[in-house]
Parts: sequence; structure tokens; C-alpha cells
Amino acid sequence: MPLFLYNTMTRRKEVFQPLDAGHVGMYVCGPTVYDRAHIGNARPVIVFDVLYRLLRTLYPKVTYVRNITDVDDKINARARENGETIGALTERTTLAFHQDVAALNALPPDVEPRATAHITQMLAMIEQLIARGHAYEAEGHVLFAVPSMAEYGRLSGRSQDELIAGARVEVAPYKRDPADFVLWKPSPQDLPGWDSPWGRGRPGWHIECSAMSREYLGMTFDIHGGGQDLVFPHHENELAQSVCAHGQPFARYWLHNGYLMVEGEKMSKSLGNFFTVRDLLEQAPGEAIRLAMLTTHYHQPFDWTAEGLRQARTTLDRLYLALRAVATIPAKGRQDLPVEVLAALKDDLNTPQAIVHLHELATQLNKAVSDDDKACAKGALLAAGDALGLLQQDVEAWFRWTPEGGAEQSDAEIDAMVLRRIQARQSKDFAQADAIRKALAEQGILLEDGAGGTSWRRS
RNA sequence: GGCCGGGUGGCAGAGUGGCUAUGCAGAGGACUGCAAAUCCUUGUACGUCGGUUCGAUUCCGGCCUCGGCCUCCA
Repeated sequence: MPLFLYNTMTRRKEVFQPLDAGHVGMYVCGPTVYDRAHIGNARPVIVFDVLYRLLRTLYPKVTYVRNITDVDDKINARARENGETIGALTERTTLAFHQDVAALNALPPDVEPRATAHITQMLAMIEQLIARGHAYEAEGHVLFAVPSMAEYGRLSGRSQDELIAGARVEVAPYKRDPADFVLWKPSPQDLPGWDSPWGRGRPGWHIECSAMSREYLGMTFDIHGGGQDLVFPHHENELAQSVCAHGQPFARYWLHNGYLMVEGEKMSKSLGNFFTVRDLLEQAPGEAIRLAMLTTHYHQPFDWTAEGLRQARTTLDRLYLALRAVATIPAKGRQDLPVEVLAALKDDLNTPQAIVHLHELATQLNKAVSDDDKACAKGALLAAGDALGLLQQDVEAWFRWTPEGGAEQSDAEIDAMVLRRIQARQSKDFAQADAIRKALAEQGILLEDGAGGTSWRRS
């Protein structure tokens, strides 16, 4: 079975055929580093991480590029508010972003280019667009001439007439056409700026992705991803710039993850349902956040709920309990991704279906009798988990996780109480044993007496 | 107004032109000093009205409804 991906450009699920089967290229729009990542930012990070993992199992080499936007008006505004330099803000925020995505088990991309390190490439591209008659200078700005591209609007499915009719923002007087957008704009001395043929200025939003994808993946490459909200205008404009500058096709498959909502409502600061990844990591392990996000197909809107997060934790408890029961048995076939899981992922990244198979594999593991069966089932479950970026941490670490600020009782204290209870049980002092169980249960600690002894976990 | 994507059992969430996932929650049973876990069994579905069809939750159309986008929010 081939890999199928839903291509926004054709609005269809298509067979993925890379330009070069020996080397797949993928570009995903990364964060603008002016604030901590919120859960909406986390979704594409997780979704495209799963795709990256899948591509790496299917192709010998994958280059995954995810940019850092470190020049932007929001950054300028925030730095001024905070009274810190732009460099300090972007560096601090980039570091925080790296910590957050690592906590979500997302692999680092192969290349993580920063916009400010690619101004030269942006300027070259803008000059090329002017030379080819697709851009023009006006009052220190350089604008992309939308009417110069007949196909403009195809990705987002809108005609140029609609765009003009729908324009709800006052059109700048220097624009030849209301739909024209900025490639380069003048920048005063107190804001970041670079010398250019049109004076000191800074880039528009879209040009950086065109320049950086060109730099690391070439003019035509396989996959371009991001959130659905980027389809218009960002990706439409990126596409226009690249195609018009190069005279070559741009991304061949466009993938977009659906929107994120919170408890059925749009996430917004005014509704008070705005969470950063950091906020959530204080309440739950990153792995649970990751699983919660993967229970909905990436193309659907995702509703973030407290209940969903709780269920994700319960699911991981179940899976890790199955692994804990075979802790002493070495896994077999750890590298062989079970075919059902592979098939689910190849069907346009059907992670809910893959999770179903995770459950089935856990059931198989629970039911396995012989050590050999257990070893194989364990290997299959771990391999399946790996494809989703799950189940890779130490089993005991999962069960001992505590929220930020620590637990009321340390692991050592709990271990000591468990030991005392074991002694009480051995001497048939069940009243004492039950008292210890009850005391621990009040702290949210569950004891489980199994064939291999007593284990505990935080609930 | 234009465009796009949804409406599945108590909840979450896949999927399929007929054999009706999976998990959580619920019920019953096995096991267990107790408990948990585990295993087995089990109930409740496909917004609405039409159409196509031998047969539709699945295809087509209308309607209702929810969400989103329409120039810099992933």
C-alpha cells in the first residue's frame, strides 16, 4: 500500500510520490518567536512530527525544515512592551519553544533556519520578482503584483475578484491592486532593518519561507505543511512568490492540520481559554498532551478538553501497565513496525486508527502466555508507539510523574511505605496492610499487588 | 455575502453501499486476603427531509445546525 496524503491544492487524497525516492523534502511553517507556544502551535508540531517519523521509515533520507520567524511586527511590539531587546526576546522565546516541543516528544527538524539569517536570499528573490515583472517598488515598499499571476488563488480556492470584493481593510494608496502584498517595507532606525536597493527596510511576512525553502530544499520540493489558517494568505502568497521568481513549480503536496478549539469554543485570550504548552506541561506529562492531539485525525478540527487530556492519560496508563507487566522480558522485533499501524499511518496519517491498533497490541501483550509471545508482543507495541512518538520513556518514570512543584510524598517515602506493607502482608497483618494502602490512596497513589510483587503509581 | 470543513451510541473518535471499529464511562462474570490491574460477556449510533439502489449511516440534492477563513492568529 502506498502513502496517501490529502493535498490541499487538489482537495483530494493522493498517492505520495516524491520527486526523488532517495531523498524527501518537507517544509513546515514554524513559530514567530514573540511569546510561548500555545496549544494551537503544538498541533502542527506534533502532526508533522508523526509525518516526519513515517517518512523516515519509508525513505532513506528526509530533510525536514521548520523555520523560526524572528523578524515580525509582533516581535517588535512585544519587545517594546517588555523593555527588552528584540534579540533577547527572540532568543529567549526560541529556547522556550525548543523546551516545549521536546517535552511533546517532537524530534528536532533537520534544519531550523531563522529569517534574519536569510535576508540576502530574500533580497535576491525580491529582485528577481521585480526583474520578471511580478513586483514593483512604491514609496519605499516593494509589492507583489497579484494580477501578474494568473493562477493566484488556486491553493486557497478563491478568485481574484472575490479577494477584491472581500477586502475589508483599507487599501494602501501605493498599491496598484488591492490584493497586492508587501515583500519589503521601509524600516525606521529604531526597528530592525537591513540595507536594500530600496533603502533601509525589513521583509514582509511571506518572503522568508519562500527564500528559506529554496535555500534548503530547492525550487521544487515535496511537502509543505502548516496550520489550516495559513492557507490564506500566507501559503497562497508564498506559492505566488516562489513560482513567479523561479518559473518552476513550488511544493508538490500541501498539507494542513485543522483548527484547534478549546472546550468547543475558539481559543482566545478574551474567553480565558488560552493555554500555553507550558501551562499544560505543569498539569500533565507531555506524552499525554501528544496522545490527546493524535486521537483526532489531523485534518479535522480538534477540540482540546480537560476530559480529553484525562482520557489520554488513562490510555497511556493502560499501555504502560501492559509494558510494566513484562518489564523483565526483553522486547523482540523492536524495529519492525506492525503492518496495521503502518497501513493506518499511510492512509493520510490516520492516527486514531493507529491508536486503535496500539490498544489491540496491548491486549495481545496482556493475553500473551509464553515468554516468547510476550517478547514479540512487547516489541510490536514499542515499535508501534515509536511511530507515534509514544511509549518511549521508562515505564516507572511514567507512573511516577508528578505535577510541577512536586508531589506530597517522595518516591523514597512511598517505597518505604510499600515495603512496610509487604512485611505486614507477609505476617498476615491485613489491617495494617490495608491502612497503608488507604493512606497512600489518599495521596493519589495506587498500589497493585501482582505476581511479581507490589508496584505503585500516581493517579 | 463568498468560500471551506463538520454533524456517528453517555463521552471521545475512526470507518464502511449489506457482515455495525476502538477506548473511556455503565452492567454481568472470572481472578484476588482486600484493592487494583487483567481477561471474558454485554447494552445504547450514524442531524433532518427527499432521491438513487434489491439494500444507505455510507452516494446525490434540499433543509437545519456547528465551526472556521475572507490580507500578516499554527
